[in-house]
Amino acid sequence: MTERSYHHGDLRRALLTATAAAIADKGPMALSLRDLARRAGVSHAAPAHHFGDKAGLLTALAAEGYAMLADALSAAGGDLLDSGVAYVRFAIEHRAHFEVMFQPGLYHPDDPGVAAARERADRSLSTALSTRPGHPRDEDAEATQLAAWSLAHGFAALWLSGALSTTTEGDPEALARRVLGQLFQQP
Amino acid sequence: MTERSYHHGDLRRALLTATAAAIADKGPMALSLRDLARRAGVSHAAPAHHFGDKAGLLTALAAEGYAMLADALSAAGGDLLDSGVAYVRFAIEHRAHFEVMFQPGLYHPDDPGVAAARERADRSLSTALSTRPGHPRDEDAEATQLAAWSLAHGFAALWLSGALSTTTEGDPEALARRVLGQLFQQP
DNA sequence: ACCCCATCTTGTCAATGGAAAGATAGGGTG
DNA sequence: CACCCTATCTTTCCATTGACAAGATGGGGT
Repeated sequence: MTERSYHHGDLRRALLTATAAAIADKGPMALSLRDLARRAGVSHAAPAHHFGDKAGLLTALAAEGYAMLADALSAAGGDLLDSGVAYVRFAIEHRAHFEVMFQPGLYHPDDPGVAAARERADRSLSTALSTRPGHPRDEDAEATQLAAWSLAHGFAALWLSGALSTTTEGDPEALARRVLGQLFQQP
Repeated sequence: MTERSYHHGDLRRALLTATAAAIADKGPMALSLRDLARRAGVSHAAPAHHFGDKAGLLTALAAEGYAMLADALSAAGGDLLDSGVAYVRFAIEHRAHFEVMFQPGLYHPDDPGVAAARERADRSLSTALSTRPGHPRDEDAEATQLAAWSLAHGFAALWLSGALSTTTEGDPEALARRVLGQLFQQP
């Protein structure tokens, strides 16, 4: 499929994949549409047709990310701790998607596509968070759920930022399970 | 001091302040050195003298951020919950600093200045986290401290990303205290 | 009075994002 | 089977940007 024809075949998908790789490598700041086009073997204006502009490309990436996160949370089953670990695993495995998703300034957050995907992910997340935690003071269910989300999100963000790499060394997923267990499983 | 002399007087500070404002407004992506220079009333090459390049400017901003965070944590006193709230307050009040600090890809993380400032902030943070929490299963002190940090960091990140704005409305600090209390104060 | 050096300016270049207008081809319709 | 139609991609062009080089300015110390 590395044909040199006029039509690429699946430029949209190729660009999304290349974008994720580039962002995971150099960060969103160094992203260059022209460089993506070069690597895909198309002209520098080809991406514009599929995504409009740079923000449009990142919008599509964010939408894809929300869809994948929704799937990952659904697949995690009903256990809250497993869902939290799945959240962290998603952030690490799909670092570029995760980082873009939570920087709405990078894309068009009101785009219908990304909004729909986000709502689906929110529902999956809400379902996971609704599973009764051990037995904390759940007189404040909203705060409990926000805390669980914040804990998983914060661990993922700190890990991705490299802030934890000084002390920790091993498997992030095992560490995540230990850390999330501090809140998710009360004795 | 709005003199029109050859020398600005305090270009470095003016640029840092303008940078923080610009990032808080439009995000790091839309940051333009030439625009900053225009607003400061200097030539487009003036910033280069003080910061080298764009990454250098953000390095200085990150260093300033770490210094301010260290001060904020120190000023919070010995209470863990208060420290957590101070962490969140810092993130919200100095959004641009916070966002840059935890995106090492934006600056020169190995710069001596920022490294020193980060170490000082790490010490302040470590001190705050060392205060015994209520009475959780602290057989795993490392996990407990990481959980506390992750919780505060995650709440701040989610708030800044706008992910919480759909459900919540009121004062972020009060909400933060409620959420952080889920882990920090065990009954 | 003089020089030194931090600070700032002017001029230049390659790269980028984006817009406009045209080329190409593959598929459906008559 | 010829034709058109539309999605896809290219070419051309422009303003903006980051970075660099070389020069101008002037304050402070000797």
